[in-house]
Amino acid sequence: MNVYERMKQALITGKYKPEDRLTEEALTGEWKVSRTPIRSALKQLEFDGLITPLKRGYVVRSFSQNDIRQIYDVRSLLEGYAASLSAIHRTEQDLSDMYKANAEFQTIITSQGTNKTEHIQEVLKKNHKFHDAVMRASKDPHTEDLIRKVVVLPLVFHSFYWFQQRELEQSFELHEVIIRAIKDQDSARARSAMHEHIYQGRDRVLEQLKRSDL
Amino acid sequence: MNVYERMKQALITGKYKPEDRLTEEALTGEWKVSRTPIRSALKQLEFDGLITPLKRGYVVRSFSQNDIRQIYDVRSLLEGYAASLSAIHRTEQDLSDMYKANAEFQTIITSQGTNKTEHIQEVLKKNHKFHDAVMRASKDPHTEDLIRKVVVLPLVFHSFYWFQQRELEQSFELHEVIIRAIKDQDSARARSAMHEHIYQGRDRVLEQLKRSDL
DNA sequence: AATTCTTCAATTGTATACAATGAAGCGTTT
DNA sequence: AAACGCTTCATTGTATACAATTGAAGAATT
Repeated sequence: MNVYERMKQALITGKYKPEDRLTEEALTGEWKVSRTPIRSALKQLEFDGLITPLKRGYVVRSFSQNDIRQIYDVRSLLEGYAASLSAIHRTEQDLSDMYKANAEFQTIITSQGTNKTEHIQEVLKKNHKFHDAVMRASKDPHTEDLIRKVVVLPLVFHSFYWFQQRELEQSFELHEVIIRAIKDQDSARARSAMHEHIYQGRDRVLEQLKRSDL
Repeated sequence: MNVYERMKQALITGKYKPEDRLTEEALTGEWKVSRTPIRSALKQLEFDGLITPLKRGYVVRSFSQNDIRQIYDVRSLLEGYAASLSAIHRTEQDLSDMYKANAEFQTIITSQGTNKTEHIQEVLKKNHKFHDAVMRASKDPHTEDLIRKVVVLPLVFHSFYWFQQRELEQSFELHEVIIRAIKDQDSARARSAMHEHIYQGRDRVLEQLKRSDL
């Protein structure tokens, strides 16, 4: 893993917390590389929207409840759109990719891992794999690009960490609905199911946040 | 203007053409700065989607007809969405900003400038100002961000260069419809008018492209 | 003749020194 | 005591040298 990826992990796992200041100098010491790769990583993280530039250095970005709402809302719009395109353009290969990804998702959520954090990492990975397969079936790289940008941010909230078993199963079931609609080339249904799926995720995060803010 | 902005101009105006190779070394000579700022600029341009990275250096990105279609389509989705949000959240200040921007747009398109290229630059700027005002009224910085990304690319096609007077007037009129809908807090109408407006732009570019490809 | 290996040149990745910039603290003036 | 300007220090911007990597050309082997 290069510096960018490691710093991204640090941001996602919460090693760097909102409002923490990041200066090039300090980071060279921490990661044992020179300022050049640090600068490069910081710039990329800025693109990702994970850090905000100041006149001097950066801060780890903090997200309000409103931010989260808005991020999930556009994400729903975009992924719903992608799903509707996928219903039109999907190939047999795409379909089998989706099936496979969701089968793996099911395997993971039904197996209780030893370590919770590791288990969640796996769930996350398989979930991502499914969404990726849907996106790719759309054959629209530009939309994919935009979605990719909006998908990174929610990782910061560790949404899956708070999912109950029941909710993971709901996700699995909605994935199935989405696949079926795409298979049937039912654009409108694919879109709507995807919207629903993402809004469920949103509400879970929002709820959790409200609870921890009290 | 810094190196990034100047290089972006070079890409938009067509000084660098699709498939041209860009290497750091060569660019240092051209822009009379060291590799460090060049690298920074290239990275940013990559993010903008104006250039594509190779294993060695970059190429100026080329867009197929399909690309253009897809880019305008998501843009329509996103700007339509932003317009619908603006209809909900707009303040008096937002409205007067839109009015002002569109008044300026009208002034420009009715005045025949001396130099065509300069005139078009002005039209572009005022048009952009209007779209910006609409976006800002949405109060959704994340959507703004995504739109900004998708708005840069069409500049490469010099769409406005091909606009007839009649078509500029149509744009002005649709701007008015959009403003009115936002003023009336008619979300659905604002969204639909924005969709229509952007699709008109798309079709103009597509038509022009078809013509020049023959 | 085709294929693999070797070498070399071109290009990017990294480290680091120096320049420019901006922010904070200090002292002077009113 | 407040406001202004000056100095200093921390931090980023830029240039450049050196290391690592890749691609291409040519040589050697089958």
